[in-house]
Amino acid sequence: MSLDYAILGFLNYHPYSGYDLKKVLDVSVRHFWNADQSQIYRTLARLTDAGYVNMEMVEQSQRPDRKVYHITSTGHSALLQWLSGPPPLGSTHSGPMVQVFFMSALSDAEILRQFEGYAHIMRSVLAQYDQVPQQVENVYQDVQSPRERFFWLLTLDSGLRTMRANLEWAEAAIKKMKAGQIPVDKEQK
Amino acid sequence: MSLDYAILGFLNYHPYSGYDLKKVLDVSVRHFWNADQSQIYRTLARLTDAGYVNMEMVEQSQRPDRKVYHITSTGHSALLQWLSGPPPLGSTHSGPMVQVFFMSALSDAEILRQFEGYAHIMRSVLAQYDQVPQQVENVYQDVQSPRERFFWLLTLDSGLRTMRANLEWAEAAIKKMKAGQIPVDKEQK
DNA sequence: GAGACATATTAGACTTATCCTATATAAGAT
DNA sequence: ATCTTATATAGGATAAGTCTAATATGTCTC
Repeated sequence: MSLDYAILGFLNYHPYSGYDLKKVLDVSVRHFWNADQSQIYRTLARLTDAGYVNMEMVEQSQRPDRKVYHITSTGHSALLQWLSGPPPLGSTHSGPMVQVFFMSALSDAEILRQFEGYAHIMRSVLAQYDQVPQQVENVYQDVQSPRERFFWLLTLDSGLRTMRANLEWAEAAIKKMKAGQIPVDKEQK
Repeated sequence: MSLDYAILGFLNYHPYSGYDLKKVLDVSVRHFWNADQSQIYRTLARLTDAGYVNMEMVEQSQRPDRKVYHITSTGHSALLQWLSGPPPLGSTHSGPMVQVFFMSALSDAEILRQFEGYAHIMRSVLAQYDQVPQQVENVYQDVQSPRERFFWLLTLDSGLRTMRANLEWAEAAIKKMKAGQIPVDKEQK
């Protein structure tokens, strides 16, 4: 459901086509929302039915025609109401944590290898965060007002802090493991 | 897809019915996986079709009959393979971050109120984490081997660290806002 | 001039998840 | 007596997300 409002949010900045939205979403909010291209088109159709957006056909001679979507005043109100409402917490689903929870079934060596893999992924994600600001400078020029920028930076900061906490967690776990602190069950060979 | 392995993981500890699994999941892994009851039954049916679990009918005179599920050797291998494979990162979806990203459309007062709401929720989640260990002591006695416990505690530690990082983020944001650091756009009234 | 790549939209099949509800039984409370 | 809670399973409807690929055109490179 938040995809509806992510799209409304962008259309509130500027009119976009489905194709534009995919690019803009990928560049700006990828760190907390990944949008499937075909889901974007379906959502646009739904938002049109709901009267939250209007479609404008823009003919192009050299390329396929674009369908550019504009937010309506109904859509604008709906966005504001959602923004000031409770956070959409939804359902918690962390696949990696499921893996960790049942990891006792693996050998100590395999477990250590898994955690080093985790730490490696987390470090590379942290490295990617450094590049996001520049990418936005180049591609995503409609959300550049200082006020909008402030909140975009807040989401980036949240991602950074969370990922740093995750990495510290993985490193602390590895340290414990290397100190031989994984308990061994009796039936374990 | 991780629900499949969460269920396999528990059946690897002990045979359970769908009803048991719902309770066990709610008590132990709720902080990173919330399972819909009817989804559990559907998943058990799917796992049975796949040959990963077997169903055993247990007749009861006073109550409806139980269908107790046992993991098969095929299921056991599948679990081990999944556990030693790459972390199921899946798709990133954070509704709250969508809210923050587009929050510039609200007034400064509403924004501050939203963030204080966030911080409040985060504090109460942190308080709930303290109660989880006791609940597990009481209800969830099959996952009590020291080795299994070690990994259960690791998932708890991850949740704690993440939530603490989130709270620090919200508090830092509130501080900035109170210091009048939210930029104001020209067209803003 | 062949092939790769970028632009631009959309459909179809499939999987997964969520919500609500129905069914049945019995214990315990008010 | 009735209401709630607990035990136990499951179906229908809807929503949401994923994967794949079809359609159409222009540019750029080798």
